[in-house]
Amino acid sequence: MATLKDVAVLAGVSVKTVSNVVNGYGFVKPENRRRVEDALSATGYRPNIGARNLRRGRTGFIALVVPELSIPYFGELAGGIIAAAAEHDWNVLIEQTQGDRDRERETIAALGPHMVDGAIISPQAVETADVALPRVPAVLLGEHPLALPLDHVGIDNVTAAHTATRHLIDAGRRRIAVIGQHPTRGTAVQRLAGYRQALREAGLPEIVAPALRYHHHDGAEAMAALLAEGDPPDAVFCFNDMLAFGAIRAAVDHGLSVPHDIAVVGFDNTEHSAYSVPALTTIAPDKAALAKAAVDLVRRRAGGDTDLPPQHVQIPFVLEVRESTR
Amino acid sequence: MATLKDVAVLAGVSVKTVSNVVNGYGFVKPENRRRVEDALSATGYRPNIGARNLRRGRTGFIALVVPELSIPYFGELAGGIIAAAAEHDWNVLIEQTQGDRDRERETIAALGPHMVDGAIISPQAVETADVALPRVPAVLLGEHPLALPLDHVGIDNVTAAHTATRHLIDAGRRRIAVIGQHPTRGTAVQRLAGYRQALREAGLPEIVAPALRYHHHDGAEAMAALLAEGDPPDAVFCFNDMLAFGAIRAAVDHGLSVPHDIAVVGFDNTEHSAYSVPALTTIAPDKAALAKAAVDLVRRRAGGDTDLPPQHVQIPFVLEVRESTR
DNA sequence: ATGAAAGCGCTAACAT
DNA sequence: ATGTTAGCGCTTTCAT
Repeated sequence: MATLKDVAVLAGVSVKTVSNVVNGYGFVKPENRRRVEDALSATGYRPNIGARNLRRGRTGFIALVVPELSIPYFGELAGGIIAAAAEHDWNVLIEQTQGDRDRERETIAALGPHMVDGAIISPQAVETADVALPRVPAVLLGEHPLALPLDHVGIDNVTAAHTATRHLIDAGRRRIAVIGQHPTRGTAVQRLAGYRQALREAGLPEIVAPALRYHHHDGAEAMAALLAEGDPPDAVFCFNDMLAFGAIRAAVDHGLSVPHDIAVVGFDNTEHSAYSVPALTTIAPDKAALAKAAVDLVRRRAGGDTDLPPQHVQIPFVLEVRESTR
Repeated sequence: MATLKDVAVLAGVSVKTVSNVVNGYGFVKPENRRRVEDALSATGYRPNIGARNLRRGRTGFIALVVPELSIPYFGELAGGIIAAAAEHDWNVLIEQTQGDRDRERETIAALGPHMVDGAIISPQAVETADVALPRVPAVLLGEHPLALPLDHVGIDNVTAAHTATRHLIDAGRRRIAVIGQHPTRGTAVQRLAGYRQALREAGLPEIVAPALRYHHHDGAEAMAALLAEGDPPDAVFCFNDMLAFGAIRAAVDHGLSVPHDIAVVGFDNTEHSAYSVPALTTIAPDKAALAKAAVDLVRRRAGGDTDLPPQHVQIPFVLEVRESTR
């Protein structure tokens, strides 16, 4: 690989001049510019980004900490963040934690300024006691129990859950269960609150099924448990789409028809939800806006805007009404 | 951030000694080792990976070139590759091409030794004429029309497609369509060949529906077109799971029951296929093995093993038989 | 076993 | 407008 120096020698100028041309700095005598450009293409020069960043004291990377990319929601999220970061010449380093508390803690603790310029973290299991303030600017995604003065991007989970539950009430459902209750998971706590509020307003009973993880399997299990009881629900609001798909699966296995016997609402609007059978009614956050807001915030912090108080950006959502509640 | 030099000063030794301790090199006098270790933890030293790699002439990164992470198959793949790479202290840089020919070409052309030590590429649309040999060790994933002397990891697509089709024949289906035919996409060409071979052996007619892209939408469209014809198929083999989900959707919309009226087989065994309604019969490649093989190959090449002839690693697969064909 | 010093490729003061 | 040079943090000869 040709270096800046090689190009300089070939062009018969100093490295500074080459650097100036490469970076578009200042003025370069047309004659020299031409010679440099010739040398540049003759050598096929590509700047060594690592060396540049070492010198500049930045890394050009941001970390994205998520449970796993194989979960469609996080795949979609990561895709959006990579695209948004690329617009600012940033690369994204993805760290998978499996939603495991220890791995989340270690991963966040390992985030350092010589590895990344900032981080976007989607915490699942860590609690405040676990983590110190990361040593790089960080923005937190979704609700979480971390009492850390960090920027945050998310949707209004209480309202979203209220909207979903209200939708089921308006559809005439009276025994509305929820799947996904979890003691510490921030989104779960908020969504449960929204659900409760809507039921209270309507004077309907709460039916709460917990889930430790949010995979298909957990949804199916929770639904099976609900149906095994004496007085089964006629609707269920699941805290993510995978729980919902699992719940639908279990309902069907139980001989029920969705939505006739039991209506189902999900959360996330993953791509699949529009094509499942039945198509899934779900809360649809504006994921592109979320990715953009998160990247913009780290950019701002990494740019040195450090005494701005912690920001809380709320991303809009809509309820996508589909077959599973019609 | 503390540097090696800071630690050296604090410990009262030279940077060399600290470096030796940090990297576990050679012998260090116990007394010195203790002092260095104390200084290390007192300063909370973390090596600057960028500087290390600059010096070592490596980057510590491999690129993963995929269409988009929001496609579940690629999300799962990326997750596996990141995990496999992490075992060797490698970070993965993900480049999304949207399966676009120009972007694939540019991305591959931009792959340079100062950015990444190697690359894993899942080509969708590029053709041989488009791309020169990447300047870093690269392994290609899946079938592709690139006549480049590069390592390759994939499954036996012809046999897999034959297996899928044969399964439908054995189930008594007689009008078996295929969705996903594409003139240049390597996997499509091979899967079509396997399908044709199986039909030929059974003396059954070919019903071939093309698809430009492989999303739900394309599967639904293709299925709708097949059903609009006079003599609809009683089974369809789709070249990936998303096409299959789209096809099922369209069949249901058309008032058909899967598998009673029409059986459906997919390809990839994405996580969702086990929970869809009906659960999808699909070709299940061993994705973990695929990720591991790909990472091992780049590692070997990046390690300097350059005169080994291009390797072709075949990953095992099985047919997961589920409700959509029962 | 450890220290001194060069240099990876680049940028940015500083000088001219 | 362009050249010279120090130095980002690290590893690695070369000495000792």
